[in-house]
Amino acid sequence: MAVTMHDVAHRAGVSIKTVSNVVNQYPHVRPETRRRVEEAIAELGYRLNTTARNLRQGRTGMIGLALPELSLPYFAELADSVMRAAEARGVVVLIEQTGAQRDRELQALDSSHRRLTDGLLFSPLALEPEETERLEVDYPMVLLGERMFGPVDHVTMANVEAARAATLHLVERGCRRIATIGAHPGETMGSARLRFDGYRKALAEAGLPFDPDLVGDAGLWHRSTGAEAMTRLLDAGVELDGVFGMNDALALGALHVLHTRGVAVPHDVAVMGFDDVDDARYSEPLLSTIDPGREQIATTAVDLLLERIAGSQVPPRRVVADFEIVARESCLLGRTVH
Amino acid sequence: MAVTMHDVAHRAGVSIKTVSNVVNQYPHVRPETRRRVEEAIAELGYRLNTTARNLRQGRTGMIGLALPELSLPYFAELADSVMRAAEARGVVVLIEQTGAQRDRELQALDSSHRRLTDGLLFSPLALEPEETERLEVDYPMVLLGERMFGPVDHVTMANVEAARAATLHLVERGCRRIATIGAHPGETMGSARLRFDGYRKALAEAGLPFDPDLVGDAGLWHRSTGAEAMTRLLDAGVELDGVFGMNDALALGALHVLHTRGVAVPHDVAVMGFDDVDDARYSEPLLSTIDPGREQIATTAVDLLLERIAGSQVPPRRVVADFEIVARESCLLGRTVH
DNA sequence: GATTCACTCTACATCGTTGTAACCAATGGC
DNA sequence: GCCATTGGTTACAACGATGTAGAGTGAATC
Repeated sequence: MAVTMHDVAHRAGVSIKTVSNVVNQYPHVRPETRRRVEEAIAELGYRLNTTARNLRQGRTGMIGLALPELSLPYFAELADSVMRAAEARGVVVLIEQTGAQRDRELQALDSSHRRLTDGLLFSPLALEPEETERLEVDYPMVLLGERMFGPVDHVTMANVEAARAATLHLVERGCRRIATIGAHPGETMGSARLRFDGYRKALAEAGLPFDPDLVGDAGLWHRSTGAEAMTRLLDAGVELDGVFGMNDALALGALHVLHTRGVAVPHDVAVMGFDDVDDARYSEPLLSTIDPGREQIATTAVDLLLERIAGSQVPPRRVVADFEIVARESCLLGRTVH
Repeated sequence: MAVTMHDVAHRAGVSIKTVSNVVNQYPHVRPETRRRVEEAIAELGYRLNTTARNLRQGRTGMIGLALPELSLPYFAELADSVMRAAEARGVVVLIEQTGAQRDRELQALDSSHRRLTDGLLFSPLALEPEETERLEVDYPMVLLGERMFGPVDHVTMANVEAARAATLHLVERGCRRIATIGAHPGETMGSARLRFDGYRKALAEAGLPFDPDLVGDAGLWHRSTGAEAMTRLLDAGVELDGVFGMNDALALGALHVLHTRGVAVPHDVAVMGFDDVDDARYSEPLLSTIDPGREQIATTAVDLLLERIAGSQVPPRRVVADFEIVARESCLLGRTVH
């Protein structure tokens, strides 16, 4: 049926192991032999059987990526970056969706997929921070996000710092009454809490008072919830000249409402988002935001995981990605110039 | 290192093949033996080595899904559906992004991943319809979408019919001057052309004249391009009372502009989208749209592929998914009631 | 001229599973 | 009471690759 190394070896008049050596770039093969083998490979259209190699080598060459949902833009783009990073390192990514449900997150930690992958990149969203013992698994794992921490490698965004920088960016642009959208009251960890902390830190540093009226709650971080929160703020008649959306979807929703209400952005109100998703490049006006270093998070996570797979026994590491302010139209110097 | 069938067999005092029989639900095993084996499995924490099984059985248990980009909502949701359908059938999905680039689409047809999967679900977006011979591959494949057709199984949406239905839906709601957004002038196949055909068909059936001024071109089907096209139509001063967006992103962009310009939806202008992406459930007003049967497309495609993998030699099949009109706020009976 | 060494290649066992053939009991039909 | 059948199990050989050990070369070293 399919062409095997055996067929190639026969054709080239060498042993099967020599074919293997050629395929695996083993240096001590005579050029003439190599040529013959390569010819045979080409003539027969031979392709290496990865399954057999994996069995022999005891690895699968695949890593798992368990995330809440591909339909959330941040995760879709994260998956994109992870796949690219993995490809560059010669491994393949197996994506699993957990739907941000606790049982499915637990299941991902223990599914049959785990025998199919050499390790797991895990981005929990429903698991409780108290359940860290669930993360003590017997295979290599790297944790993503800020939902929880455990005795494993972990790659996170600089949530507090980046939120602080985003808020200060608005301050520098002349904003004095800065609202934030996306707060989760009562949360002790998680992105919402951390970004909120960064927001307050910036206000404190800038000597601006914190006003609870300027905080818009939003459980889900959707465009629609962002729009609703913005509407509530405007309807409440709160005076404001800046908005920090805790992610781009929220900020885009807010942008939409401001536009609708005839509030000029950035002239009357400047807006910052967080995540730098693709949509932020297509809004009107273009959304200023924080690039949380998704690319770096992806490559770092893949690298850490591959080190573990290779057998590294160093203590769990924690890496915080670099972030960058992406200044676009929605926070140009609207307020300070006049 | 890892527990193998051999260890289990030793522990249970049976042969390795008997363990295999138990694991594979072979019926002729004495209950007592089965119990002993299952105990040993539990005690040792044995997990089947999928790689070895796959090698032995000559299959990988995985199917590939090559699509343009996960960050396009339709494809993210398609991937979601495909993964669910595959899981229900005991196979795993390996996603590959082609970035809608011709060379990467060709590469996907021939990449090393192909040796890792038993078959491929392929959704091309850049390959030219003339290049159908590229689709003559030596592994099972099912084509998705309307970009091109070839000598392989194919699952598509009812583009023409559904676009016609969407347009007629607007007609029934009282619209007489219906614009469409997303046209690709000069295209001979592809969704844009087919949906445009459906639009014209509906107009003809309703006895409404076709007016080129009501056609908004949009190369990329993004929110932003939808907004731009809508803006152009309004700026041109074209009279209109309905808009058919060729996908939801375009329609949402149009909705945004209408809202901004103070045009009441659906009172002054009714709007229909196409795709029924998640966002359509969160817009203001809620977007009416076409559910193109994504779920059905996914399950059908997986089933067809699995049949081919199982060895089916029947001639290439073509399946057109059922669609449904999802009537939401943006096309309520705004125009006919007054 | 014998010894060492690097190079080139081969034979064989092995990774963990499943298919095949064959074995031994127990059952049933005639 | 014998033969055929079925049930329950096992030994062994695959699947297609790679690691190991070792056998031939020929050149360099002493």
